[in-house]
Amino acid sequence: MVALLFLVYNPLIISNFILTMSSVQKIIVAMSGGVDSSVSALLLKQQGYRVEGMFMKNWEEDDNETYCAASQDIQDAQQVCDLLDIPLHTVNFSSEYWENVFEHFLQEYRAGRTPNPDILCNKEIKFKAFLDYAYSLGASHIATGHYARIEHQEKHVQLLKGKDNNKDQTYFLHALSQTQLANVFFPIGELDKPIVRELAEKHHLPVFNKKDSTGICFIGERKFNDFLKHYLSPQPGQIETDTGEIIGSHQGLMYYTIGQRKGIGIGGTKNKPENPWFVLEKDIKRNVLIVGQGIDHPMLYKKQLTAAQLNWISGKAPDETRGYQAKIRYRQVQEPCHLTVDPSGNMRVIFERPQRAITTGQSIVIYDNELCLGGGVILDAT
RNA sequence: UGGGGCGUCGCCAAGUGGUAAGGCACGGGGUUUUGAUCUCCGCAUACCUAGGUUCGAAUCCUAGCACCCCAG
Repeated sequence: MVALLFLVYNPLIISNFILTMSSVQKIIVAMSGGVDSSVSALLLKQQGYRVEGMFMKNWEEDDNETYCAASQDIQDAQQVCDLLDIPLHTVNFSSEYWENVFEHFLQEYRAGRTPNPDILCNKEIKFKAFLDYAYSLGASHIATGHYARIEHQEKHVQLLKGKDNNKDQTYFLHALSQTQLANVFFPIGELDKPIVRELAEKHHLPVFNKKDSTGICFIGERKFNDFLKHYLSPQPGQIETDTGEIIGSHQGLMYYTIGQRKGIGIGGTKNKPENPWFVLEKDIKRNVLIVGQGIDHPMLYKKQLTAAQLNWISGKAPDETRGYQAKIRYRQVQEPCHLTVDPSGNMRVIFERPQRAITTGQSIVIYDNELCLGGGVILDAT
């Protein structure tokens, strides 16, 4: 009773209360149950926003108890939200994920390419289905635990690498548009991962020490070959060396990607060096896997590539007269390159140095130092 | 059938009397919001089989079995 009176007669609290209920922006944080999104929610909360959490379940478990990590994750997210005193919503975008991400993923594997589903997932789910849903719940912004930064210019936004260069995730975000990024917060983009963990620990978030999640987003770690086999039927064929010798057989080209070592199964061979074998090419027409010895096999190195399905975050292609840097896979250092966009809408990228294992279906992402400009899907390399 | 050779981990392969290198493959861990790459750890009480010589044999001897080559 006393407390109530105090509340009623304290003008400061009343004004805060009114502010909270009306003018303060509502932000919905995509919460996975991991440290990064948890700390993102924490930081926004500390900054005084109205924060709500959203746990997405976008994959219906296909296996019994083996991969029931999702239930642990939602428990973790709930605990964090309770601690932060924010509501946690859940939503299921499984059908959207299946139609807009997973079917494409399978189609790419059928075509003998190596897709990157998480890039599509960001484009179609996190920054589309989820974004729209958040708007419909009255949010002005969404936030995620990505290591990336957004810089607002007069009329548009720029995507910058996360300050922690080791964790930068702009590679996965390069396919987003201006409208998708306009109302997004990346609260931990200015932080190094160790700091994020420290913050989590300091604020007693139970997930402070939780292992970083890996594997396909929303699906998680799998024995990849077994996973693929659930959806695609493998076509066994022969393995040939770079000189055309038949040296073994494979269970299906979809199990291999350029530059891969594991799973070829070729042991010591008479009159050959002791080097391990790597996938050099996939001959889709003949269903033949081409392999060669040595991690630095010359056939593995290509200096240029073409890419399609381009996206430029700014909305227009970069100035071709100058140099940039590019990554052809996540966790690679940026490599100096030049690019041209031809009339058909494809991009040709020429690297200063030959790149190892340029892989069709993977994405090339173009950077101007800290700035992520966009990119496309690799069609071929020469 | 004569003559010669060879038989060591799934594969390649060191070791020629002193108590089983290494590589590849494979398995597991680490790194990692794709797939890969990378990295670390594990991986023959046992050397075709059976006898024998010796303090001691994968290494020498004998017999057998298997495979390879040259003759025919």
